Amino acid sequence: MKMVQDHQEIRKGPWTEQEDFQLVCFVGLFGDRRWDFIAKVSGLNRTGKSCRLRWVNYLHPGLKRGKMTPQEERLVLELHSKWGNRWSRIARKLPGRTDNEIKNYWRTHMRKKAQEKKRAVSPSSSSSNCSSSSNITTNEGGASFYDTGGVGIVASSAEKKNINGGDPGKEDDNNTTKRDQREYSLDDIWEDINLPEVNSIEPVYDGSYGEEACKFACPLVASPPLPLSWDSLFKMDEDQESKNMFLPATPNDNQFLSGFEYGRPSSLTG
DNA sequence: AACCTGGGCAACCGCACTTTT
DNA sequence: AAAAAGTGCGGTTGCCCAGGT
Repeated sequence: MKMVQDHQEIRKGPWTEQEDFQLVCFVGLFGDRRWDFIAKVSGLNRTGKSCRLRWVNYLHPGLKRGKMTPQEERLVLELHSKWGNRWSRIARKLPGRTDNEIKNYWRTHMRKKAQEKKRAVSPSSSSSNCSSSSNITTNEGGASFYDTGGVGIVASSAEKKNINGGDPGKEDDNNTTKRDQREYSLDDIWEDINLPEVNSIEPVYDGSYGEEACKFACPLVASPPLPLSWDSLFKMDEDQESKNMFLPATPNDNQFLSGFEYGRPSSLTG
């Protein structure tokens, strides 16, 4: 998967409006799994990875935007104390939030906390009131707030192995890639995280937004997304030809863009 | 008004794991 | 069974902007 297009340089950096739109369209067409393929046929000079990231973190129709609610904040703290830096896992418990978002939140949040703590400790004050954040203070053992990996569970590669590789944990990351899409209330989630870990993996939202994405975004595909099997159709000639075939002739046409109010949160939160 | 600083966020990188050939 | 390709995850970096000096 080395080069999307050998002769053309792979684009990096911020995504443009047009790129976003193209990506949304092609995800609508092909689903949100085959990123390399999408990268290729879409004509975006991006890597599959980059496409995936953009989709997951920004373009996904299920994304919630704006500040974390206090409940969410608390949940993040709670889950982090339980699972450590397993951001994607934590993110699954927070409808519409991405791992990246949570990670960023945690980082800044914990930085603040650390500073507060430092302040609280250094000027001979003995107050240890990090009241609201339940277990965060369990990291007092000297490890930095941010790098802790949580309390009991360190997000080490060993753990990772258990979760991804070992059968028992597999439900987490793999079998749930097509998770059912039911929404959880925060209460549900709270209940959920109190369950033993094995049982607690009940994703909140999944990657199967193909349909939604399609509806919301892609005027080219007004009806439900192409079934997966359609992919095979395009396998025949998934390179240049198909690119030409699907690429909107004029992505800037108003009609084309009308279905996609560019990238701003309001339009994405659905 | 200009500069500095810190927060927030988007995106990239490298690695590990899974799936396909 | 092994190799290659594809995908997901966590860590990190860099940019932008708002607020303070």
